[in-house]
Amino acid sequence: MSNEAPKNDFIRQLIQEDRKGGKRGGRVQTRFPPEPNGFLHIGHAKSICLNFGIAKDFGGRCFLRFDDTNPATEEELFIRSIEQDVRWLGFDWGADLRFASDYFDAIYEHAEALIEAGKAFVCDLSSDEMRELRGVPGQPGKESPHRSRSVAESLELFRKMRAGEFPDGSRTLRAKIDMASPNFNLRDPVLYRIKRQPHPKTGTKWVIYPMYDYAHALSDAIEGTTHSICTLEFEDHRPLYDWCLEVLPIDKWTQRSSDERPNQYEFARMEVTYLLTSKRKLKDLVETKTVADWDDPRMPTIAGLRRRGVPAAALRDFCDRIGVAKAAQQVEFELLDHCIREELDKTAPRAMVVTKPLKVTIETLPAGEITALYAPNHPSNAEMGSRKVALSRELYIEATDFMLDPPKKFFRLGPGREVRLRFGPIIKCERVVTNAAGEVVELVCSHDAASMPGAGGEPRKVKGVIHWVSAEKNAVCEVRNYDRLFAAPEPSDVPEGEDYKKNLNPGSLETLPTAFAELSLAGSAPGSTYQFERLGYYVVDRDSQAERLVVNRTVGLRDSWAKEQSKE
RNA sequence: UGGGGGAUCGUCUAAUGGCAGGACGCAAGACUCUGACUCUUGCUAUCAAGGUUCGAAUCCUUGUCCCCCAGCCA
Repeated sequence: MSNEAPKNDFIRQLIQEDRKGGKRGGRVQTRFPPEPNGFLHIGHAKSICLNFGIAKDFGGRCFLRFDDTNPATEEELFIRSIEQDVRWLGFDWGADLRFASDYFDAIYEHAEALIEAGKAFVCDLSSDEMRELRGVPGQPGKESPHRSRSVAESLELFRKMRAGEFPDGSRTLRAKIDMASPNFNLRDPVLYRIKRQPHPKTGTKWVIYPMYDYAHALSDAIEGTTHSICTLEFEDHRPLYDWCLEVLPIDKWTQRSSDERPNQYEFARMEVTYLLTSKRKLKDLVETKTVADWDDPRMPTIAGLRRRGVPAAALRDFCDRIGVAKAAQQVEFELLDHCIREELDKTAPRAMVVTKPLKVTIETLPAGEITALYAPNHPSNAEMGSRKVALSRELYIEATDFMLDPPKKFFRLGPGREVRLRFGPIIKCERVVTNAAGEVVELVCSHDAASMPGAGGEPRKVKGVIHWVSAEKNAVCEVRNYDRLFAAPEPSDVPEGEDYKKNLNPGSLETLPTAFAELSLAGSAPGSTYQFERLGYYVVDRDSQAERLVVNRTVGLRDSWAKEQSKE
């Protein structure tokens, strides 16, 4: 991550060219402009890394600006979560936190100026009528009957709109551009609408709110944005963006020359297989209680990924690796998993946890005696230290590490078979105890004293090594094994008229309420990540109690045995 | 049948007229007190057809396919 070649995507190349040409004195300023109407998801992470990354690379600034122009869907809760998520991802906007609503006064004044310049008019058409006149592809639209209204009349009506004299939706302010344009965004687009809706920041001060295209171009210019980076679907909006900057007296307002105006650039949004990135559907999952909340570990939200234990560094690495281009991106989730494993392999201390316990009694070990075994916290990084794990006569192993009738390639325990206890001795399965139903409930084993670490015996190799936890010294633990929320690579892809929830993976959460963790894990702080040996990477959940650990599986270890089995 | 974009291994991405490279994935093997990690080897690509050129993924022409746009959402 740190020793990689410098990024050189097409946007950075364009910025380089700007700088080479001396444009804006080389100044680079970007912004990340979320609408606070939901939680940020993995797709936003790409945009955050791009915008903040560019500012960093070119010694510029990146603003966090909330695009809060539609109070009908926006909430304070989302503002707070977005700030938290951007910060957690590792980016700092310093003093450059803004809201489009900070500029509402300026935006309003510019609208009056636009009317006075004869470039905007108040329109009395309903949205249905407006749609009717807008026309269809290939056909020019028709001009609104109010388009020729006098400047004075439009100005008076606009002021009355602001004063709250008209009902919601009854009038709009529209730009006067070109109803015959093949680009629908230029067919006299709406600039302001009437909406009696308390706003999270401005309260009830306004009953009219500016539309995105108009407010966004103005906000960028006011802040001094140089490179306004957005996704591909706004490509068609660029002419309107440029029109606003050209026609509005914004250069005078900012006291900057026209060379300083921002330019918009578009890149392809990212999609990841098996993940959903539609805000509408994510909201639906939360509202229908399909998942616990926005930060459910199965959610592709940044909050969900965080709670699942995904390190911010892994997410940043992922965003770096997928690159930035204009062709549609459908990234395989395996790349995300790879980035997570790579980061966690380096940073997560190892521990032993038995998630599906099978009791083992080592009859050659005396009852009541505990042997402390040395266990390094990381197999290749001694700086991470070590801890002691308790070996006792009775212990638990993973039920899946025993088979009554194992195939040849099964390197684990079976009747009469030998296996090494990780960091401990080699044991041999002498007898199998079954219950009335014929189920295996306990194994009675012997141990090879010479194979005990430090015993100085002849080094002996066995093929299998399994993890285990003492039945006497352990911490009870609830394990939540999360899997992908959707079973289909494209969750939204359902036959016409069917619900995308048909693609839900019924096994996306497996809760194991009575797992046993080695005692060293007791009292681990929420957010701590571990590799549970031979199982996967886990994070301590905030639901953890002092006497009851709760852990979430971040991602499993690669499992070539499982792969081998699935071939048959 | 309007406008705006885009097509390079299965996926993502490099190349900026000069050896189509990397990553993920997959396969085989080595190593191993994690069937992990690591390592080795291998796999598969320039949308098509013409043209320009000593030389084309790159330039030109024609075509094909895919995505976005008709909110008082962003």
